[in-house]
Formats: sequence, C-alpha cells, structure tokens
Amino acid sequence: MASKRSRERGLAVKMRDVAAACDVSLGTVSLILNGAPLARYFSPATTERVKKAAQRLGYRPNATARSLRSRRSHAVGVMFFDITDPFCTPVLRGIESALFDASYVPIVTDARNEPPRFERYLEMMLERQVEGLIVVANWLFVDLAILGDLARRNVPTVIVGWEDESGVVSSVMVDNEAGVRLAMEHLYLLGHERIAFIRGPKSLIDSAPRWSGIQKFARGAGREIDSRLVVDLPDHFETDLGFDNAYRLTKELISRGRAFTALVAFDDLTAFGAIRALHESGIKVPEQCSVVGFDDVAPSAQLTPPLTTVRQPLGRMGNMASSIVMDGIRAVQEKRIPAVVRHRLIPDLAIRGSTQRAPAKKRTG
Amino acid sequence: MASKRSRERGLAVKMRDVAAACDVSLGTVSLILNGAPLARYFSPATTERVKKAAQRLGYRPNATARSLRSRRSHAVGVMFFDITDPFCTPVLRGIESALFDASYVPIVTDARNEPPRFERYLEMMLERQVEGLIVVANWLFVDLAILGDLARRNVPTVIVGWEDESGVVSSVMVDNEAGVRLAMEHLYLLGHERIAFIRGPKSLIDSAPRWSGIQKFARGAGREIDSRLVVDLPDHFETDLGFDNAYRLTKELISRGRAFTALVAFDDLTAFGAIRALHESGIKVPEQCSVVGFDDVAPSAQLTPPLTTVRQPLGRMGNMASSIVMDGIRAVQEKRIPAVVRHRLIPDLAIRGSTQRAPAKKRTG
DNA sequence: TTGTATGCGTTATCAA
DNA sequence: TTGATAACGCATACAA
Repeated sequence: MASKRSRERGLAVKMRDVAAACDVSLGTVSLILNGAPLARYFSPATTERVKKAAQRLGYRPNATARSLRSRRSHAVGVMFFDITDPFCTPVLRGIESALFDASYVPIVTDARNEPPRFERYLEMMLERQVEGLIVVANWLFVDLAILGDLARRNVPTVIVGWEDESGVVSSVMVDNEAGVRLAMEHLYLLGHERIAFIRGPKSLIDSAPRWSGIQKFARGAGREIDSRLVVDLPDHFETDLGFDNAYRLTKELISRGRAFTALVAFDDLTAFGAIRALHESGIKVPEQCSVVGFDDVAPSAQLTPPLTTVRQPLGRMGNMASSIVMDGIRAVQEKRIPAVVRHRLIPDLAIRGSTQRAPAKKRTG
Repeated sequence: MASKRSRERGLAVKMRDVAAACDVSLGTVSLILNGAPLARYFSPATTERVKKAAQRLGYRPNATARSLRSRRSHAVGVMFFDITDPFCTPVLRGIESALFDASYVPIVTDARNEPPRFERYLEMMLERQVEGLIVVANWLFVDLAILGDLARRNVPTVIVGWEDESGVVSSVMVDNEAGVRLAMEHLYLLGHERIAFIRGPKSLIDSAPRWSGIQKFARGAGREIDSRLVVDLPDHFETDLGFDNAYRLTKELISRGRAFTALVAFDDLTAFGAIRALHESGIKVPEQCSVVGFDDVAPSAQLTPPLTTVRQPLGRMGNMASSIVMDGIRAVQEKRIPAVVRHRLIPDLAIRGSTQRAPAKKRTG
C-alpha cells in the first residue's frame, strides 16, 4: 500500500496525496477535511471518499503550513520567572486546562530570574508567532514595560501574580491584603498578642502588599506590631534560599529573647524554615508557637503538623489567565482591541494543625 | 518612519521589507541575516547595510515560514503523564536547560493520566512537527507501543522514568534497585532489624523494581522481611492520594501491634503520610522510628525532621533526555538511524534527620 | 458542485 | 558578488 510505504520512509502524506488518491482536487480535500462552510455543497459521496482516504492514508495536517497560511499559530507562550517555585505547577495546570479545551498548545519557558534569558525567550516566542502570552511572575527582576509593548502589538498578554500599575497589561493575582487579613484575624481570635513576622524579600512582588496589609489590619484592630519581632528575608534569586534564610532568621528572632506565641511567615517555604528553627530550639508548634504561611503549596498539607496557610486559588488563576488570553486572541482576530482586565482573587484560609489557641501568657523565646 | 508605522499596525516587517529598504534582493537579505556560508561573498558594505536596516526596521524572522521551508520546527514535545507530581519540575528544568542551549523550544503537555488526553496531545505534537519527543512517565497507564511507532517515524523519542523492554525507544531512569539498596544498607548499619514497608501501587512504574530490589538485598544480607510489616498502596491515579493512603496504611500497620523501628516508604510523599501517622500515634521520628523515602523531592529537605531519602538526579535526568533527543534529531537530519540509548542513573542517599540508630529492642507499635 | 491559481515568509537553486 | 525564481503544505478567492 502506498500509504504505508510513504509513512515508513518518513514522508508525511499531505493533502495532495489524499487528493490524488480520490481523484479530486487539492481544494476539495482542504474544504472537506476542515469542515469548511462551503464543504456542505459537496456530494456526500465525495465527502465520504475523501474522508476515508485521508483516514486510510494516515493524513495528518501540517500545522506549520496551516499557521503560515492562516496566520494563526494556535500556540501561546507561557513564561515562568522561576518554575522551581512550587507555586507554579498548579498555575501551569490551570493554564493548560483552558488551552487544551481550545486546542491551543503552550510553549513553556523558564526565565530562571535571569533577564537575558527572559528576553531571549520573549524573542523566541515572538518569532514563533505565539498568539498570546502568559507570564507567571513572582520576582520583580524585569521591567514590565517590555510586556506592555507586546500587549499593544497584538499579542494579548496577561501576568499572573503581578499587577501592572500602568494598566496596559492584564493581570490575575491574589488579593494579598485580604489574605493576610484572614491570617491575622485567625491569630487574633485565637488570642495571640505577641506575633512575630518574617517579611518577604524586597525583590519579591508580594512582599510589600502583604506587609502593608498586615500593618493596616493591625492598626484597624487597635493592635501594635512590635518591631523587635519583625525580621526581613534578604534579597536573593533562589527559591531554596527562602527556607534557609527563614530558618536562620527565626533562630535570630528566638535569640532576641522577646516572647512571641505566633509567627506569620511570608510564605509557606518560609514557614517551613521557621518551623524547623522553632523545633530545634525546643519550641513546640503549635503548642508553644503557632505558625501561619501563605500560598498553600502542595507540601503544606503534608507537613507534620500540617500548615495553616492562606490558600491561593492557583489553578483557577492559571485558568483565568488562559481565558483572558483567549478572549484577547479572539478580539485581535476580530480586529477589536483586546480589553485589559485585572482580576484580584480573594484567597481563603486553610486552617490546619500549625495554629492553635495562644498559651497562657509567658515567655516563649 | 515606515518601520514604526507598520509595527503599530501590527504588520510584521519581513525580509522583503528589509530588502526593499536596502535596495537589494530578498535572497541577499536571507543569506546575510542567516550568516550563511555564501554570505561572505557579499561586500562588507552591503552586509552592513542589510544588518543595520533589519535592526532599524525591527525585523524578526518568522519561525513558521522558516519551519515550513526548512522542515525543521526547532520544537520538541514534552509530555508529562502527571505534572502534579513534584518529581516533574526538576526534570522539566533539566530538559529546558539543554533545549535552550540548542535554541529549541519545548511544547509542554500534561496527560493527567488520561489516555485520551495523551493521544490527543500526541496527535497535536505530531501535527506541529515536533522534531523530538520526551515523555516523562511515572504511571503505567498507557501502552508504550505507540511511542515505539513514533520513534520509528523519525521522531526521536525518549522516556524518562520508564524503561521500554522491547528496546525500541530510548530511556533515562534511576536505578531503583541500587536506590533501595542504599536505603536498606543505611538502615541495617543503623541496627534496624524490624523494618516496615509501604509498597507502591501496581500501576506506578517504580513499584515493582523497588520492591524486588528490597527483597534481593534483604536476601543477600541474610535478613528476613516480615510480611506482617508490609502494606500496599492501592491503585489510583492521583498524586495526592499517596499521602492519604500512606497515612491510613501506617495507622493500620501500627494497630497490628507488631513492633518496627524503621519504615521504608515507597516514595517521599508516602513517607510524609507515614510520618504524620506515626506522629499522631505518639511514635517519635526518628527517636522511635526511622523513616526513609525515595525521590528527594523539594519539600523533603524542608520537613521537620528532614527526610532521609534516595536522591534521584532529576535535573540530570531531564538534561540527559534532552541530549538524547538532540542527538537523535541530528541523526535524523543526517539521514542516519537514531541510536536507542538506555541510561540507568545511580542515585545516592540523602541522609538527613528522619533516620537514626535503632533504639534498644522493645516494642514500638 | 468542483477545480485552478495565488500567496503566506522563508530558504535554496539557479543564472547572471 | 548579487538577483530571479521555485518550492515548502495549506487555505481561499475566483472560475468553471
């Protein structure tokens, strides 16, 4: 059989082959196989014949040729600033989910917090004619203006985890203030008064809003924040270091001798490091010190004790990002201007074993 | 400026435009911008002029057109059976690393352990003319024959985490037997005699080899495995359930009242569940019971106590997979038959806080 | 109801 | 040294 022979030789069968096999023209095959509107004028006989032949010959459309001709790549770029962050996987799944439904494919890249890599990848994606772009940003290492540029050049772009103040590119992010409010409220209700804080590094996007949210809420509740119970994660660009630094800082916090019955960590990884330090210093979690994190990454629930943490709807965020991009693509297609939408999702609190009622007042440090 | 106008309209500048701007022909531009061998015959003046113009106009090659013409997509498909598995991220990074160096781009897909999704994605990748394919397989949910088919059709394919017995598709995997040997040796040296085991689910690829490795090593060391200390994870297709089931099974193990001083978990997630159960039952890890895992996923080091576990060189595995595929692509390009290579990497043991010397003999359960 | 012809943006083979 | 020109595989406007 001809089909088999050509397949074995690695020569893909194309429309021309199908056309030849059915003794119809190339255009006919194209219309029929694509279910084009005009295809309904063909006789059922031809339609059948063509479809059968395509099947029999193992015809598979060449997406490259199709893209060139139709000017649609059916691909969207997905750029992670740092895919090592456990935050990313659920987001990716959310993205993939929506893209799959639309028969789009993600081109996934990982900038590793390196600006040159970011730029190179951006370039590669544009060369590949991605129809849209999703950037999962956690670090502040790059100037967003570049993306604005992009969004204006008919490549609908959305940022996950970072809100563009200039308002030219769409974004999906968690409401950090609402998140920390939940955490603080929870601790206050449990009777915690002396609360320690590990703040995020300045170069991480969420650091500032989370801290200001904490301050705002404390002020509103008429509570004081003891600055001697506040430590800062240093700037760095490696996910793993969050753990080590949190560990070190917590030790330092403890050594200050200032009592605290609860600790609010910048994120889950930080919380893990803090728990290790507390444990080593003989301070039991949660009996002597409650700990709360932020993110609810996968391992948080699997820790012993499981971590109470602010849960980001990561999958939904990814999904939304895809939807926004797909809407944008549709807009571009119809020669409309893609809308800039900014979603801020409200997180909830996963209350688990790492927090409990504050112990009777006494020193903990 | 013409360039600016066309960019704002979203009309990409192409070689033709550059050629027109320099008053040279299309071919000239192509040769020069691609640094083709023949380009060295052009006068330095022309060369400069063309390059400058391309720069000035913001020319960006259209990868789609290039692919169609050159029959090279510069893309490789990366299919995960279940990207939720923390095992995947480091592998992906390893893959990405090697691809980036070769200016290749990964098309990432997640089959979610669903055969139809797997097949659909496979189809999409082939339509997109991926030059190679990397499958990161942990579950046994699909027939590998499909991939063999592929490998023979000039799409170099490599499987990470699964060895194809029929020997038609390349693979990279960890030496499971060597891994469990390290774990067992470690425990024996620490004086553990009564060891409990949580075996992996049958549908997970690594389950069988790990268990047979344990048996082999125990036999070789003249030790007995107490079948009353062995439990099996049920089959399921969700990563999270590993934790819950391990938790439940460990409780059951404890309730059997049969003493053990160490527990070998199928993998890290399983170990997390076991630790939770032990802890809740008042059995201290590692004082009363040592626990060892397998994989060394990111959170393992951040647990308290940190998990002793067999470390898979995940990044290197991903990297290797990419290299194999790239070699294969080169082979296809040169009309050679891509070699089938099978790598089995030796893991090492990350000895951390979850294991220690066996306590003096007494009941633990 | 079906066929023909042109072009998508490149690369590559000819001539000149 | 450079310029025409023909593919690559497909979609589509226009003919027939």
